Amino acid sequence: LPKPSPNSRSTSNRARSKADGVLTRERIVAAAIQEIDERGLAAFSIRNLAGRLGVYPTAVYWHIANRNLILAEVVGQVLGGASPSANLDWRDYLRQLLGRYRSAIKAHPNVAPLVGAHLIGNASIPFAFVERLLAKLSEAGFTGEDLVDAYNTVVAALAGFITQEFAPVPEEGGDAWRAGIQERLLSVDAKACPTLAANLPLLANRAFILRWRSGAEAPLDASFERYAETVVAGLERFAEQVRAPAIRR
Amino acid sequence: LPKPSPNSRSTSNRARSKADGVLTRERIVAAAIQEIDERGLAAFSIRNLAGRLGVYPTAVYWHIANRNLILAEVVGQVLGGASPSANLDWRDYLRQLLGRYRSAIKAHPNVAPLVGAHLIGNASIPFAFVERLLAKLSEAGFTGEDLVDAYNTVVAALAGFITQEFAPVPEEGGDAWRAGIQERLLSVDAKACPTLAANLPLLANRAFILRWRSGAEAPLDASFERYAETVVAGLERFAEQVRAPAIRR
DNA sequence: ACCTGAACACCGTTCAAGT
DNA sequence: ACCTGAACACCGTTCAAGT
Repeated sequence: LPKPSPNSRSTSNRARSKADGVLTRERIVAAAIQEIDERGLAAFSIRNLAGRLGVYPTAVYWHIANRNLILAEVVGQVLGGASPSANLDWRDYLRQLLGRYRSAIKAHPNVAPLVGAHLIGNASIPFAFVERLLAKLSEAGFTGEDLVDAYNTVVAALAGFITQEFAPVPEEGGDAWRAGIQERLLSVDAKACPTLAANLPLLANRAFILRWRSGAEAPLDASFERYAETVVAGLERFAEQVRAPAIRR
Repeated sequence: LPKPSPNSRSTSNRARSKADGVLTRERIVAAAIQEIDERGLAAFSIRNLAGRLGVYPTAVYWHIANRNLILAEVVGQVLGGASPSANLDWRDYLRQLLGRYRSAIKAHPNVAPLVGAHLIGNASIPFAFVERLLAKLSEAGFTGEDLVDAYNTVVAALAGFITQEFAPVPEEGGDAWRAGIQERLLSVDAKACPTLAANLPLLANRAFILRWRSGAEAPLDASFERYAETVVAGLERFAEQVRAPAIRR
């Protein structure tokens, strides 16, 4: 065997698995998830991926067309099993769906920026997921345009919290960087920002924009629960209006 | 004058503006917004940016530390004036805030992936924005932990819809790509996906996951309105609970 | 069919040098 | 103080060549 690849890390020269040493689309995606988990999305490259797989970078292109497609498969894989079972009240279904989406990303926080930020490329449409959500919203009473709006609201809500909660810290995010944010936060002008100043201990590192740790290190469990309940309650109100269309606010 | 830069586009050799030909942080950020508007986020590079400014790429680094900081300034600039005036009922304040955020991104849709996907780097904390939102939520009756949760819910909601609505189409997104999505969508199995099949004309290109155009081309105005009302209604419900803590669901 | 290997046209960033 | 210019260590992807 020649050297595995010019880009393979010299410290860990794992040979390509010999049992069935074939490169497949599945093995490529699995390795991509590992690579992103361990080294982050910013450092993910075809060349590093090939190094991990013990092949030349260009070998990957025989199995999958480009980098974006790999990332689309990665998010598909990570979120794959997140659709809850169908025999639930629609409210509980939404609660479970939101929670399971979050759990899936919590297990692979570095893929969070991929959720919702891009129209997934040529990856296949997740028909089962879409159908079940639509069916549940139909059970709630939504039809026609209302069904479209309710569906879009739920999908938007699925991404809203977790993409921010698990958003990666900037690469320069050392202790100095964290200390800088904390310092600026503590130096808030209590005259100009009385509400912020009064609640600073509660908000620091626990509120979006005002934190210096990602959800991977400091999860926002309580806020997420409230977020999910808010979405469900809002849709409940929407469903009531839909079912009693005579009463307009 | 020597040639402006090895990377300047030869077709449009705009000289560096001569009136006051100094390179400043502000001019760099402004040029970055133009560059992203015209060519997209994927094509944005320091080298192209320098070409537009008529300087060598490395000149940029004297004014701003790195690429991520430029992007942080870009999103700060784009969302800068989005905070509504303070003399509004908290519900109307939230409606306006959501709408103005969306309008800001609609004017610069290519920056959408930057909203929420990353913890903004060393860019300064938008104290005025945070304070006003917190003050409005205090008016609604939220205090302590509830205030934190309500705040996080609103900030999550701010990003949820628009990052998806304006998510960029994949780079390979030619007519063939669009036709492929439509074909797969139309070939849906009506047995396995009855709800989807029954509502296909309503959902096609108007529902997340099931569309082939970004919100920049095909905005989802009606769904966004419903989304905003859902968030406000959910928070109203939350506020009622907070004000009458004896009554638990 | 599947992978190697060279090559192309790019990147962000550092650092010494100019003025 | 502010910019040039060379250089370093990377990228994704194409394409011919091997087996």
